[in-house]
Amino acid sequence: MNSRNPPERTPGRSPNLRDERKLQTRQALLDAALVLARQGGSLASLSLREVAREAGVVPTAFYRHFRDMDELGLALVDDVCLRLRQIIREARMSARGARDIAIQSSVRGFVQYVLVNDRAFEFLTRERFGARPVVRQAVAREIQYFVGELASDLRAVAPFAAMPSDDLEMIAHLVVHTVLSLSADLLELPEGQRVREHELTARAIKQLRLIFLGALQWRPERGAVAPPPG
Amino acid sequence: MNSRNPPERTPGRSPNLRDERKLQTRQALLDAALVLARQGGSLASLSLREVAREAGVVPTAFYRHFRDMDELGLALVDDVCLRLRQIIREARMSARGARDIAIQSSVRGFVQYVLVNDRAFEFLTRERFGARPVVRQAVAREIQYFVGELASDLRAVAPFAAMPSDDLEMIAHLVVHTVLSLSADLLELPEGQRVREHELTARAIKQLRLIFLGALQWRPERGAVAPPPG
DNA sequence: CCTTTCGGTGTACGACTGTGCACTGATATC
DNA sequence: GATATCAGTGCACAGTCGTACACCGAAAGG
Repeated sequence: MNSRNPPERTPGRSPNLRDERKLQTRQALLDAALVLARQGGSLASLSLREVAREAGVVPTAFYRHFRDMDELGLALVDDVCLRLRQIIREARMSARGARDIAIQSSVRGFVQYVLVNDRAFEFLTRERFGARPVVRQAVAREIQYFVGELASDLRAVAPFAAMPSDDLEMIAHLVVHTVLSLSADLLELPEGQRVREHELTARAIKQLRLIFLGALQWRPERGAVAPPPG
Repeated sequence: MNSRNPPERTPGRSPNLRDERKLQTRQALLDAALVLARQGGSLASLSLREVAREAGVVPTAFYRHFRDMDELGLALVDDVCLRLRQIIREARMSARGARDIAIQSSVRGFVQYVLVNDRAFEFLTRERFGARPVVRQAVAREIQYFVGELASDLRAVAPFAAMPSDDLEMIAHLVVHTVLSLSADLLELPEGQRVREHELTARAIKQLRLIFLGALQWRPERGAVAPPPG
């Protein structure tokens, strides 16, 4: 049985001891790839054998879990984003009902989260423009998902209640990408550069304030973009 | 026997025929790397031998020009950004004296430029977060250079004349990264997706309008960001 | 002219790669 | 308890890799 997906939860029976072990080495492979991708630079410059070695497993055992490195890459994106989504969900819950957007504290929270989960974020920002198209698309899908969620959250805030979905998505897209840019800059920082970290954070806070300043002025009916000439 | 060559810019000595040939194969190596990096995904997944092969040269000849792939990567960034800078400089010249910022036509021009020079832009967006730190830093330097230029251009526009440099850079940074995000999205498009291309362009135009809307409202003295708690 | 320079060639090596195949032995199933 | 399953092993193979080395021949320079 070649498992494109993680060992099914209850394939019909109780949690097998064997399945549990299999899940363990599968996770070991994923972790190994994440660690190596960090120090090596990206998935693309990683060999199957390296990953297997780091995971403490013989190369051919790799195939019991993934067809190739592409499939592992996809699984890694899923794995990383699953945890990420849970955190975001909690943040959304706790922010629900707030009558305005607390930019400063949100950004600070985000920065802390990025720094704590730096391995995951480094992986995502790397592979977002990485060498493997399927992985790239998977990351793009996840980002689009976050954009959608943010847009629907914004809808709950007074000034955006009546805004057309297109424009709301446009704004959410701008916000998400500004934040991703911050994350990428943070991760490029050498270890323990708190000063520079504060500078970057402060700049992003200003940028988001400016964006929301613009968003409050935004008049959808005047925002139409003419079709291109020709 | 072409002894009456057009006068080269004679960097140190006379325009050697041998030096000229050397420059040719050097360029062939750079071009080969650019082409392969496009289809292969990134520099990191490229081998020295592949590049030499594509350039029509024996592997060991590579060392006559670059110490390793890292050095070639740096040269490629320089090469690509040199051309890019020239174009940008022309655009700045022709825009000088304009009393306002023509967002729509600027973005349209940029989009055309990206699509024409897709190989170069794909390379830059890929390596910006790529596996090789030195290359990444080189790209970051170039982007920072563009941010600086834009900031100094903005200073010439009335509403920004008196703005603190920090805030002006913050805005320029936001603009540049929004435009880079557009470029990355464009390049991800499958061949000849004009409709989607127009959508992406329209969204970016809106985003820039919104940014400038916010920028006009920006009050530097109220934008101070409190130091982080703790 | 003869000598030097040097970009490019050809061969060779050891290290590492992905993957096929036969296997082992603990675990699950009957 | 006998049997079947299958995650993980060990070995083998053909390819590719980076790079060291000796070499060639055209251009440069006296």
